Amino acid sequence: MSIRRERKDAIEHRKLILQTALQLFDKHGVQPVSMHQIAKTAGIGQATLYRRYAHKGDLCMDMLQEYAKQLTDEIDELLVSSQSLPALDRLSGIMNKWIDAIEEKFGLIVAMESKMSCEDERGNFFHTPMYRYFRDKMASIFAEIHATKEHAADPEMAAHALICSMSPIGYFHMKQEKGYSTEQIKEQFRRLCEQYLA
Amino acid sequence: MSIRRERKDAIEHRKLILQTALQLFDKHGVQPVSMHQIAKTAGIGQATLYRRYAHKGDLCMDMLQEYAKQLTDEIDELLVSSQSLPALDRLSGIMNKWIDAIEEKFGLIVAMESKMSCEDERGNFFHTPMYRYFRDKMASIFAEIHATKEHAADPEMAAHALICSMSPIGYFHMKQEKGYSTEQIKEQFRRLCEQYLA
DNA sequence: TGGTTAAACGGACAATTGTCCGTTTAGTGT
DNA sequence: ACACTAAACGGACAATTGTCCGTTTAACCA
Repeated sequence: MSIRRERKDAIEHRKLILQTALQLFDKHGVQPVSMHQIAKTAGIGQATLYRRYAHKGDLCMDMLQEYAKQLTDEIDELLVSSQSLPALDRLSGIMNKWIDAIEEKFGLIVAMESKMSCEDERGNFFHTPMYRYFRDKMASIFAEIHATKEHAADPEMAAHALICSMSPIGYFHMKQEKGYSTEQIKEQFRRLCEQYLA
Repeated sequence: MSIRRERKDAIEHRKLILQTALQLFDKHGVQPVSMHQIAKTAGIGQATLYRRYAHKGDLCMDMLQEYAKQLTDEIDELLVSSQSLPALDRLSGIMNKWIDAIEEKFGLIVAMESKMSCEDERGNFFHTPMYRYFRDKMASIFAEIHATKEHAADPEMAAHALICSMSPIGYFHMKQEKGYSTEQIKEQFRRLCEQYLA
């Protein structure tokens, strides 16, 4: 007896759900669209939707996966082409990509973060492959520098702190309050890194 | 005709709500307690509760206010008594107080942050007096140092980034993943600051 | 003290989220 | 081909969140 693979109808439903959700989100924004509405529009039962996605945040996360793949690929390329540049430039390159991403996918990211039940230990951003990817890449850059230092913070800790400081809500808050353009905020983060690495 | 002040019964209800919520939260934790349950237990209508607090996050925030006042007072004292110490020690002192606070009030803070509807521009942590207090104090310490530097990041930006990096969920994630004790994580943050200030 | 009025009240009513359970169906082995 | 079974299905149900609106009441002023 072999392992049952995912049923054909299940695969189709998965695609149908993502496609329907995408259309509704594009039309009305993320927050106003309810799970009931998504199920109704897709013509499936609500339980079918919930069986696949525990909540809207979970659905958003899946929608972001595809984008995340594209993003990490771009960063991989960038890191190859800039491998001979100083650490600061490489770090700043990664962060700029991240900033572009939150500018583009703000609604999805915020919905994901806010709906992810925080009691459920495995359900937040810090357990996504994307977080891990970013942290690893940034930590390895920090490690190059920190190795030469006494009393330096753990590279993963430094990377973690930097990632946290670029979470969407805080990012937009600062941008609005100080009236920074996207380019100005990128420059600010670059300077922060510069101080970190100095 | 003078300005109507808050009605006597309204003041009593406010106190009753906070007291009831505190008891229920102590007994069952923050998340499992519903707004309906709070209203029922307090013996008031649900609308009365919602008129005062838009959602559970709002209620948590009010419950944190008192604690926040105490916290900022402690920090003010600390800053006076340590005013002749180096910037690093003062900064680190503030952060340690903050870390103690999130260790103690984790449930309330997370409930507040996650329930604060992110669409509502004025409803997140970054609009609280506490955030502003922390950012101002830390920024003024950064300003002492940054003044002597070329190309330094905006002090408020640096303070903001540091505050973000100490948000409760990220804090506990890192603590658990790396298996740090509270003291070890404080030391890590101290080293991060050291690099910032160096 | 008594009338006026704005504010507070709370039960009942939506809307949304999340779950149960009896039914259907696609895959597997004979 | 056919029966069997595990998985998927979805409507109906429960719980929670959030709102409406007619009623009550405390503060103000004459």
